[in-house]
Amino acid sequence: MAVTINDVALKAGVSKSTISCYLNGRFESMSLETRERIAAVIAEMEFRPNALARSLKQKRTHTIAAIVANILNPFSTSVIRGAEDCCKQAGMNLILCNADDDPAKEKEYVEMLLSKQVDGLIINTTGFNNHYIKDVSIHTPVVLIDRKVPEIQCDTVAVNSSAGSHLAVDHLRKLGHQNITMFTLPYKGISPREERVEGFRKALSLHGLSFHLDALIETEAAEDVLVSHLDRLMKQVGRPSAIFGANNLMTMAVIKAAKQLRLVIPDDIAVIGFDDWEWAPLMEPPVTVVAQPTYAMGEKAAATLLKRIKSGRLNKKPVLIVYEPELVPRKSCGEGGR
Amino acid sequence: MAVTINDVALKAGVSKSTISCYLNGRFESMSLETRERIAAVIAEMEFRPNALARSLKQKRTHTIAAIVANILNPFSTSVIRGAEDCCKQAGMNLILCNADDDPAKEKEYVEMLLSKQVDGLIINTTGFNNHYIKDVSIHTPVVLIDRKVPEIQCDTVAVNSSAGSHLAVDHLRKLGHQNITMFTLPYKGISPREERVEGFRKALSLHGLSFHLDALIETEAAEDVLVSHLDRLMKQVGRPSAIFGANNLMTMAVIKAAKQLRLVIPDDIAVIGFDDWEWAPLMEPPVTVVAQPTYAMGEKAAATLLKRIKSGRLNKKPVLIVYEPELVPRKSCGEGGR
DNA sequence: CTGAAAGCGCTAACAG
DNA sequence: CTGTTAGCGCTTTCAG
Repeated sequence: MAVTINDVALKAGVSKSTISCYLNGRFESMSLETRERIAAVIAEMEFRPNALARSLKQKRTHTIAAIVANILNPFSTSVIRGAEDCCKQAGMNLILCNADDDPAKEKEYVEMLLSKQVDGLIINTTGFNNHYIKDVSIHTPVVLIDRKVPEIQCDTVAVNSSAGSHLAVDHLRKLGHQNITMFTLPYKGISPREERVEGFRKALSLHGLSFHLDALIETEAAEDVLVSHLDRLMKQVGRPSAIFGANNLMTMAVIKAAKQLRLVIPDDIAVIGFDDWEWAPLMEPPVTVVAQPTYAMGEKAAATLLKRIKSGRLNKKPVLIVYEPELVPRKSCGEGGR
Repeated sequence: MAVTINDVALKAGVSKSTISCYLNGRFESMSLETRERIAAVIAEMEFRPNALARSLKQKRTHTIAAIVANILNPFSTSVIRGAEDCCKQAGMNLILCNADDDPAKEKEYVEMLLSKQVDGLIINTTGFNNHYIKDVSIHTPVVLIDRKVPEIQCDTVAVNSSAGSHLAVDHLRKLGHQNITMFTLPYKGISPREERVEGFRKALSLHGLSFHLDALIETEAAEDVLVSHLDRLMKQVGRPSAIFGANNLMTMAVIKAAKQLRLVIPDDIAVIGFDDWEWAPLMEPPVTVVAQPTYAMGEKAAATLLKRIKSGRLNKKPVLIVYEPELVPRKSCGEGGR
């Protein structure tokens, strides 16, 4: 049996409440002698207060949770690092869960975390629990990150995805590319993907380029599937000279497929990606990308959530924080000249 | 105020205990009619049982936690995926924490998780809380992953690191490399690193190669530091023809440094790494590595922990599970011929 | 400055 | 088949 506040009180020769005061830093009404004795007993008995009991009574857990859509995505881990640093600084605990791109898992995790009474939730949603999360956000502080869901009235941290697509297309055009194909994961209902696609369409049009049938390929990011798409594309007469990967997983998969087809980047085909990641500069050629400030976004999401929790004003109008993406030119679009 | 079991009981016209039975699946002693009525009321009121109260009483949380040393390391995320799948299948919850390579953070997280009464812990330890974790493991099921700590008597899932080093050296020798330098992070007190270094030393000796002063560089994995190390090494008369990176972070950093110095891999210098990662094949040249079965290790760690929890036999002799690493030859050691 | 008592939401005997 | 009761370990008035 674990040692409880009772055991400590007994051994220290005081009452439970005195121990409780001690635990909660209310030393004013306590002799220094008592205080020191309690400290000694706690250390000696290795007493660790039961957070379940404490939280049950206090109705706060001092814990927030972040649910990421896919922990294998470097985007997620970087966001997490930012959120973590913010929580630590604020004396809050952060626990992490991975939805693994599975809406059912996402929902289960939200359920579990709520039943554990977390004080708030940062969700990088899969995008398929909107109605449910909307319900949740009415009673519990929620901050959405990366993916906006208009029907959910809650604080959101996102990136200007449309601007990112413009950045990519502008860059490609500057380097002389006329025929650009964008590869995206299924984008319906997932705001950043939709905005990236829409931004791409608009950017093409601004540059007088047509958004023809093969300008957008919606596909899973599996290597074999991409190989066949790319192969087909490259055999056409009006074949693309550049590929735009809508996120880092897709970009990596495109590069894998290109290698498999023995296409040389950027000579045979240029590649630009949305999302930066640590080893993008290590690839050969280093991959040109449109980067998002992931760490800052994570930090901001946590800060926003903590503020919301502290204020207790769940019904106050939600804020939308939008970060601007940035072009990171490297070598994969033929930047050095051909 | 959240809805409680009392509210549900009242509305359903039964007692708390009946609701409790319902929640815990004890339907035997309950009319079908009652059962359905309760279900309806719960759905209607959106009742979500308070896990704090439940766990406080039951003394089990049905939750285990995994603390990884560094979530930015692909090794960690892959291990997590394995652990997750295992937990899900067993109906247990998994929560994640990131020690961020900081022993103080690691300790804080363990403290927090214990106070939250998690049923068990998977720890990829930073290696600097041994005494503390040993204490913890006496009362709480703990499984160590990746890093063994002999003084802690608990289940451990690791890889045969020494064999991995042999694999690397053998491969390099087969390709004609005579002068190999290993780059490692500070390895004292971190078992896999120590074993990799020791295995490397032994392998060199087996091949009649000397373990001279510059055969092992112990350093942080920061690009600028590596640049200066590598630069110095390459200017020597007996300069290395191959570099062995002791983990993936180090290998990536070595490659970064090599690029910066405009060294061509493998012509100027071959590179082999310990740890595989998803985009290793995407680099140019694709990086040859010694891979560990990370997903399987995560799965095994979780399974072992759950078994230990179920058995309740904390004092039963700990098991040590060792996986064998595997050589994944690609192109960074001059595999195709020079 | 310290202690007694009530109760957070739930479970688990045990009666009925 | 259902209800009563006594806690789980802690916090929090409110007396003394």
